Formats: sequence, structure tokens, C-alpha cells
Amino acid sequence: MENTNLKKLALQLNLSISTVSKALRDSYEIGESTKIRVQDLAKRLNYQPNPNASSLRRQKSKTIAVVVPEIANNFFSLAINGIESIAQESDYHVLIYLTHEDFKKEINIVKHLQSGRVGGVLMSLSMETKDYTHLFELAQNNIPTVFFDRICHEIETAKVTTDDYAAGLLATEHLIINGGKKIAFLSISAMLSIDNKRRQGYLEALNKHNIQFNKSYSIKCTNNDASNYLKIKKLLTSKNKPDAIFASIEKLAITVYEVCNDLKIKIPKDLKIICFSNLATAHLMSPSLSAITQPAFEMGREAARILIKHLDKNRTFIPNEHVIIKSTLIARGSSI
Amino acid sequence: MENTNLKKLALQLNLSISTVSKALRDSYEIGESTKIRVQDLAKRLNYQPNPNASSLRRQKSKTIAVVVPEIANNFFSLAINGIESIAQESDYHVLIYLTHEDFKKEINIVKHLQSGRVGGVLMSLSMETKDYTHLFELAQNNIPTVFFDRICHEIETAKVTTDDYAAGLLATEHLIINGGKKIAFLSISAMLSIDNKRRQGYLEALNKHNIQFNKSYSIKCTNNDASNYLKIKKLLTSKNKPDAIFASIEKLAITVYEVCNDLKIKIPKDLKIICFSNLATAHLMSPSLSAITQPAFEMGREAARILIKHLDKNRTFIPNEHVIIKSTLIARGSSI
DNA sequence: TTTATTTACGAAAACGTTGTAGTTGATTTT
DNA sequence: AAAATCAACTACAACGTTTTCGTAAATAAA
Repeated sequence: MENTNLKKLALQLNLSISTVSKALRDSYEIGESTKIRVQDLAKRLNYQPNPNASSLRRQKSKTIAVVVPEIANNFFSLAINGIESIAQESDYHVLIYLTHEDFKKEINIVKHLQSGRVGGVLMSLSMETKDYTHLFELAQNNIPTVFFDRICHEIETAKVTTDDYAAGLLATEHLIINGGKKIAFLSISAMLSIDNKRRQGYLEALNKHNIQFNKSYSIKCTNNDASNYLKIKKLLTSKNKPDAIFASIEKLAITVYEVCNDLKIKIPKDLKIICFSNLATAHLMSPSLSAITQPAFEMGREAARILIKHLDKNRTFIPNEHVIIKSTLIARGSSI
Repeated sequence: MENTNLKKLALQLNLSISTVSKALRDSYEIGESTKIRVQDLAKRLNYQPNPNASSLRRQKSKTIAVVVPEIANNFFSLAINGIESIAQESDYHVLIYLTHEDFKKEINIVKHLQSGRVGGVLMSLSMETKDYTHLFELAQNNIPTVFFDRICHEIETAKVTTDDYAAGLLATEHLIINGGKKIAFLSISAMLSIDNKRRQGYLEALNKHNIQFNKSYSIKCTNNDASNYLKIKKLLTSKNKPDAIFASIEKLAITVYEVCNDLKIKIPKDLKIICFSNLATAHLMSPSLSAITQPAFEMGREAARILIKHLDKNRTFIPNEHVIIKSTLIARGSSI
């Protein structure tokens, strides 16, 4: 980790460190010919300014943190893809932190972020997060944060989501239109903003079509696949089992497929299903999976754009704003 | 970004900065009661040491970079998951860089890494990389690098892969055993180590079973889905079209499925297919996809473990070592 | 010609940490 | 009682930048 630095350049050019520094950043204080001399040598020696020194001195970092529940997940990996693309354009660097849906880990990660390591944070909450103290602390410490997808309404800042309510309504109506009468909703967590919005859409669709809401059709799933499997199996073997399912996330729909395979329930004849999903192979599944597809990549880009815009302007506070980017429903074999 | 720092703590405790620093790091030079006083206040004020100052001073960073072609890809997102898990255990931070299979971007990223920002690098090459100058420079600058999956043999360091050759042989034999006589191989790039190994396995399987290698069955695909679609379509509409396909990566198998759907080619009756894949829904596809599944998560963990082990020991050079973690073949409907 | 102004550069402090080299006062050894 | 040791602390330089404040020489204005 020893490298060419300003001192070395200055020595070789017979200039002072300050002159070299200014020349490299094209300061008006430095003469044209000197600038060229300096920049030439810097290029020749592949000079890379030390970001630690720079961040320390300027008290700001060109690094952002992305805090997400998991990465082996189509939505989040696409979103990170979007974030990274904006970061690379703007010469920012991206740190990745995974909470694994664990509240304690989230707290720990957020605590560590108050160290000057990052200039700002992009965040999607864990399933378990219902207390926001750590997030308020982060804000108090002047680390700007933009939430995306699983947002925290309580913090005043920018948030980027899809139209969860409208999409939930649309998905449920889609099931109704295609003959669904007993429609179940699989949620992943009662705490999550997205889950609640989607659920509200679901309820509104039922209401709009004069369908009585059946409490036993609203299943609260967890992060445990095996336990979800049992819950769904129980639902699909109950006397008054549903004829359609709206799953809040992709993973739950996959479990539904597995349960149906095991129980010999035919999709879509016996059970229609639709879910939020960014699966690239939805159209190749058996049957092909109807999905609400979130604009994950664009959501990531937009969240990163907002954050970086404020960081570049040295604004430590991001005013409240809710950017909504629409999802699209793609009807496939599983629901028609 | 102003925070509690050593100075603030020292002031409040009526101690010197050095004493506070040492107390926090549990130095023998400091008395027990002082240590407790210091650590208590640090906890109360949520003191987080500034990593920029620390890295600058110690001339080493507890941050590693992960450079991969893409992230919206099951293999890489699982690998990153593994990397992050080890990093979190060891108190390291993970920077993500995507080359998007672009050689120029890879060079640029690698150049930027010679700045002291990171202590080491975990890397998987882009499809286009055939010149390794940038990687040699990185090594010369004493940034230890561990390659995984798409490795660079030419650099002396640790590498982590799966048993690409053996798995390629196994996959091809699997197709032969299940009746494949005219077996095609879809590769993604002639430059990549993994592709060559898999291809060697494929060739050896043909050889072992006395099948003449047909050059027109070896298709070099690219990073462009549309162009791959056409190439595969051409292959599958040729007079002497293959009856089985071994795809080097998941994405190509998906394109094969799409071509077959469009051409009404029945899998596995008319065409058997197997590929390297980490798709979580392979078993739910139509037909279910036979796959060689790489231990992506474990590969990421192992690569990270090796790198961090050396960083913790302040070793800037990692001796040559090739860790091979076996893949598993799961035969499903698409090949039997 | 004298005084202002401009141009091109340099000295030095600061960012927050770490580690070396002191400096106390107390305790032990001779 | 003097010398040596020790325990518990502090001062200070350094890491590589950035930035403010100078300053000397050159040019322009008076």
C-alpha cells in the first residue's frame, strides 16, 4: 500500500505539494505550463489520490452504503445494479451491507455508518424493523439516507418505491376478473411498509367487488421457508381453501408452487396465483408465473440519483419526497 | 459528518488523546479504572473511530473490493452473499464494483483500487479480459487479490473455483448416457478460464464415448441476448441439428428454452439440455432444468477467508493456491 | 516613478488516528 | 538513602490531502 503521492510528485517536479495538489485539480492559481507538467507526470506514475486522506481532510466521503436485507434476491440485486450504475457515473463508491432480515444486525450496521466512512446511505429495512431509533440517530448524525422499497415513513427524507397500493389492487382485481372468489393474501411481515400497502390494495379490491374479507385468508409468513411451507400447506388443505392467491413476494409464490406440486393442486385450474416478482424465468415456469414486476433497476437508480445529488451539493438533509415508479402486471399461465 | 472523536472524549475525561486511544484499544499502558471510564463514555456517546484517519495512519484499510461482471446473476449474488458473511464476521467492509463484462471498465476499476482505499480485492474477470497488465500492476502495487470463478492463471495468488473440468465431463456424459448423440456446447467467451475448462470436460466426454467432435456444435455466444438467440436458433434449425445441449452458463440455457418454445422443439424429447446454474426455480421450470450447481456461496466465503486471513497477517503477497470446491449435478426433466 | 493589482507559487495548519518516545510519581531493590 | 524499576500517563510526529494565508515577481494604473 505504498504508492505515488503528492510528495513524490512534488519532489520530482521541484514544486511544492500545494502546487501539485492544485495543479491536479485544475486550480486557477496555477499556470498552464505547470499544470501540464504535473498532470503528465501524475498520469505517467499512475497517481491515484488517497481517498482516506482526502475524506479525512474534507470531512466528506465519496462512498455510499447500501443496506439491504439480502442480495440473493432478484429485486435487490437488480436495484443494486441500478445503484452501482449511477455511482460509477458520478465517481462514487458503493459499500454493501446485508442485514439478513435481522434487526440486530441492522442496528449494528447503522451504528458503524456514523463514522465518516460514508457520505450517505441507501436503505431497505429488514422484516423485523419496527423501532426506528437507530435511523433517527443516523439522521441526527447528519448522514443523509434515502429509503427504497421497504421504506421508513417516520424519517423525513426521500423515499423511492413502486405503487404498491395500486399494484396490489390491480393484482387482486386481476384474480377476481379471472374467476377468483376466495382470494388469499400472503404477506411477509406486518412491519413492512410495502406489505401494508399491498395488503390495502388487496382489501380495497375485495371491497370494490363486494367480496367479504376472510381473515383466515390473510397469512403472515416469515423468513423461514419451511415454516412458510407448512402455513401454506395448511391453508391449501383447509376445508374452505382459497381458489386464488396473491403473494406479496416472489419467494412465497415459489413455495406455493412447491406445495401445489406436492398436493397435486393444479395451477391455475384449482388455484390461481400472482405475485410481486422480478424473476427472469417467470415465463418459463410450469405454469408460467403471472407477476407484478417492480422496476427494480430504475428504483435503484433513482434512489442513488437523489442521494448523490444531495451529497454533491453538500446538503446533509434531504427533504421529504416520495418518488413512485410504477410496476407492470404481466398476466401469464398461473392466473388465467 | 461531525462526530464524537478522540479529542472530544479526551476533553470530557480530562485525559490526553493518546490515553483515550490506548484505553479504547485495551492497551497495557493504561490503568483499569481509566479504561473503564473511557470505554463507558465512548459507549455513551456512541463513539465510532474514524476509519479514514485510522486507515491513513496505519497505511492499511479494513475494506475489500469485490469486482465482478454483474450482480443480477444468481451465481454472483450468492457469491457476494458468502463474501459479505465472512467480511461481517471479520469486521471488514465490502465495496462492490461491476464491470458489466466490459474490459475498459475493468481496467478503470482496477486502476482506482491502487489508492489505499482497499486492503485487498476479490475478483472474477470480465468476458473480454485477455490482457492482464492491469492485474499485474495491481499485484506490483501490493494489493493482494484473490480470484474466484473466472480466474487469472497468470497471476501468482490464490484462486477459488469449482471443478469445472470434471463437472463439464460429468454433464456431457450425463447427456450421452441419456441418449444424446449429437451434443452441442454453448460457451460464453473464449477468454474465460471456466469456459475452457468446461469445454475440455465436454471434449473429453465425447472422446471417452467415441463421439466425433463436430465443430459446428461448439457455439461461441456473447453477452448479447438477441444475438445469442439467433445463433441458437440457427443451430437448432440446421439440417444436422444437435439432440442435446450443454450450456456453459444459465443465461444461455434460458435462451435455449425460449428458442425451443418458439420453434416448438420439445425438451427433452427432441432436445436434452443441461447447464451450469444457480437458479432457485430450476425445479419449477417447464420442463424442470437439469443443472450443475456451483457452490457459489461457499466459493465466495472461501475466497474471502483466504484474502482476509492474509490481510490480517499484513501479508501483501498471497502464494499460489487453487482451491476447488465441487459442484453437484442435479438431473431433472430437461435431460432425462 | 510610485503604487496597485495580478499571476504563480509556497508554507503551514488541519482532518482524526496511532505509535514512539518521553515524563512523572510511586514502589522496589541495593 | 540512593538507584533502579515500574505503572500510568502525555507530547508529538506522522499518515496524504486540502485550503487558507502569504509573498515574490511581473504587470498595470496612478
